[in-house]
This record gives sequence, C-alpha cells and structure tokens, in this order.
Amino acid sequence: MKSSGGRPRTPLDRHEWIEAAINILAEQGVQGMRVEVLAKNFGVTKGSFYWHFKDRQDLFCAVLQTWRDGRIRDINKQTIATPGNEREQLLHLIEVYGATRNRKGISIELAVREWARRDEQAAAIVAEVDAWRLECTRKLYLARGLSDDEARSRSVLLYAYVFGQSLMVCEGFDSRLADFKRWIADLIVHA
Amino acid sequence: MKSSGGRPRTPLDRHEWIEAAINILAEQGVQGMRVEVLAKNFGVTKGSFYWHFKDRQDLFCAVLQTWRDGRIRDINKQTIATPGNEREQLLHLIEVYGATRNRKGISIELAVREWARRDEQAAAIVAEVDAWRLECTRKLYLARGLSDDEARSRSVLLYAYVFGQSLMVCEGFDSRLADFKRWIADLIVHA
DNA sequence: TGGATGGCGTACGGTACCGTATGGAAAGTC
DNA sequence: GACTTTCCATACGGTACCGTACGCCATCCA
Repeated sequence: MKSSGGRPRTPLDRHEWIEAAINILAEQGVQGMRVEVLAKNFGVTKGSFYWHFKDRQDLFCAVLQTWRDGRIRDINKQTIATPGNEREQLLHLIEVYGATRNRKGISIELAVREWARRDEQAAAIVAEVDAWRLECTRKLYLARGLSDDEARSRSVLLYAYVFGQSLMVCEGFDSRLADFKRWIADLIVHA
Repeated sequence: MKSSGGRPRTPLDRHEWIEAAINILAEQGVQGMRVEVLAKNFGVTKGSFYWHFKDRQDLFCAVLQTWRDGRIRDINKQTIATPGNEREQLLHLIEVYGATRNRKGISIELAVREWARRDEQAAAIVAEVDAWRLECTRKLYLARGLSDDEARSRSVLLYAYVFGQSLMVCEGFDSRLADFKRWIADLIVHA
C-alpha cells in the first residue's frame, strides 16, 4: 500500500489522490476517505493533500466526477451499436456484474450508491449514470424488436437485478447458483 | 428526538437503546451508531450506555440479532400457507419493498447489507435472513406449480430485484415508472 | 433504618480526525 | 544567481469519539 519504501520519486498530482481515494472508497465506504489516512498511505503528510485540494469536500466532488466519467465511457463501449449482437451485449452487461468477476468495480458501485442515499451531490451523479445506462440498454432492447415500454421496463429490471445481486449473501443457498443466475440472465434479456 | 424535555421518567433498558440504534442505523449507517450520540438523544450520558452494554460491539451484536429476529418473523407472516393465494403473496412481497412505501424498513435493510460487506458478523446474519427468505419464496413458487429449479431461480431474482431497485435513482427516467415496476413484478412472479 | 443494588453522572486519558499557518527544499525561469 | 513556483513537512488548535474509574442518589428489602 505504501509507495515502495522511500519517498515517492515523482511528486503526486491530483489524479493519484483521486485514484487512491476511490480504492479506499471501495474498501471502506465514504467515511473511509480520510485525508490523513490517504496521506499516510502515500508516505506523505496531509500538507500535500491540502496543496492539491481545497478541502475534503473538494476530493469528494472529484471522486464523484471521475467515477461518473468512467462509468459513462464504459457503458458506451459496452453498448456500442453492432447490429445482431444485442443479445450478447445484454448478457455481457449482466455477467460483468456477477459477484465473482469485477469485484472492485462492484464494490465501488455499491459504495457510491450507499453514499448517494445520504448525500445530494452523490445522488445527482448516480442519477446521471443511471439515466445513461437505462437509455443505452433501452436501445439494445429496441433493436431486438421489443416495444418501447417493455424495453424501458426490462432496462430497469436488468440494473436493479445486477445491483441487488451483489447485495445478497446466498452462497449457502444452492451449489447450482451459477446455473440459476444464467437462467435469470436469460429471462431478463428475453433470450 | 429528545425524550420530552426533562429526565426520562422510567429508567432506560437495553431494548430502548437497541431501537434507537436501529433508527440511527437506518439514517446514518453503521458508523452513525455512536454511544455518545445515542446517549445525547436520550438526554443521558454514556454512563448509562455502559451500564447496559459491555461496549459498542455489544450493541452491534444486539442490533443484528434484533434485526434478524424481526425479519424472520415478518417473512413467516407474509408467506404463511394460504393455498391459492401464492400469486398475491409474491406480488405483495415485491410491493412492500417499493421505494415509496416502507422507507424505513428499506433503509435498515440497505444499511445492514452495507454493514455486511465489511463485517463478518453482519454477513452471517444477512446470510441467515437471505436463506430463510429464499426458502419461503421457493415454497410459494412450488405451490404455483413451478419446478424446483425455477422456483429457486425466481426467488433469487425476486430479492435481488427488490434490493437493487432501492439502490437506483431513476426518478427522471420515465413518469410511468410505477407502471414499469408493476410489469416487472408480474414478470418475476410469473403471473 | 440501614445496607445493598440499579441506574446514571462526572471526570479523565487516549485516539483519530479536520483544517490552517507557516516554513523550507528543490526545481524551473529570467 | 536572485526569484518564483511547486510541493511537501511541521506544528498547532479544535472536535468528536471510545472506554474506564469512581462517585452519587433513589429505591427496594429486610
């Protein structure tokens, strides 16, 4: 976690702080993003932090915007128009959020949404991301020939399911859980 | 929030502390359950708290067990066998977690699950509750004539959806969101 | 009526933070 | 080679906590 023993060769910049903050966010939640803790992890003091950021809130805003921009880039990549491939794209979207793969991304996602429940600013960012994601999947469903209403409904279902799935603790439920999840994905995609 | 001006007439007992802690949990998350804050809300000092509890962790355990017991009582009530009524029971389960109704229950649910992501003890409690809920809905689906595999799959889908739904911020998505949610509920219940 | 016990207040030491003020070294700039 | 800018350290005051030690009062019980 520390930067390899000695002092950091290159001076830190804003973005390195933001990335480190996002890592802590994933592991500890919003409350974990503390300036003195982040500084210690870099092997510097908070004097450095307050050089790059006005205050803690400034870091929070930067984290939220960085997260939003990354999510929108991702979703654009994943739903880029490739006619005839919509079914696979939808299935892929669901699989990416499967509890095992992409654990860090899921942790960040949940941490941000937890944050959004108690912070207006975070809620606004999440609303942006949700709107964009729903719009993109809506188009995929439309391309598969579904009605606009059904496309919208299934989009909501898709994302609600993938987020909720990450919240459940159902390891002991059934050894064939992976099979069940595939079945569910097919149902949601309307395969 | 304070106990009506003067000193509390009756001495506090363990359960009052636990209930107050659960309220804070819903509003602020695990980190919000602080002994000095709880004490101040009761108009007493933490000397009282440490009379009723060994330490903060002791309160945490009590909160988790109280939550688990309440959830299991609830789910038993909501899925009690009433042949022919399984469809309505399943739909009711979904509707209870609709974002508008039962906001406090949902807040607690999410706070506990957030807690469970970083605490073994909480994770164990959530696993218990999840297992019991999945088992109860499985029986409802079986009573509707579905195969055991499909009953299990739909149970997972049902709960993942209701939890995930609470995490999304899709107010601006479409004014007919309520209609979409009904459509989704029908799809999940296999109405 | 006196002693035990339940329930809480007071006071203290300790930790982990935030934010600010200020100094200082190293690197670029003219 | 003085001057500035960048980047970070040091030091400080302040807050919000946890947990403990101990004292105080009211009530019950004999």
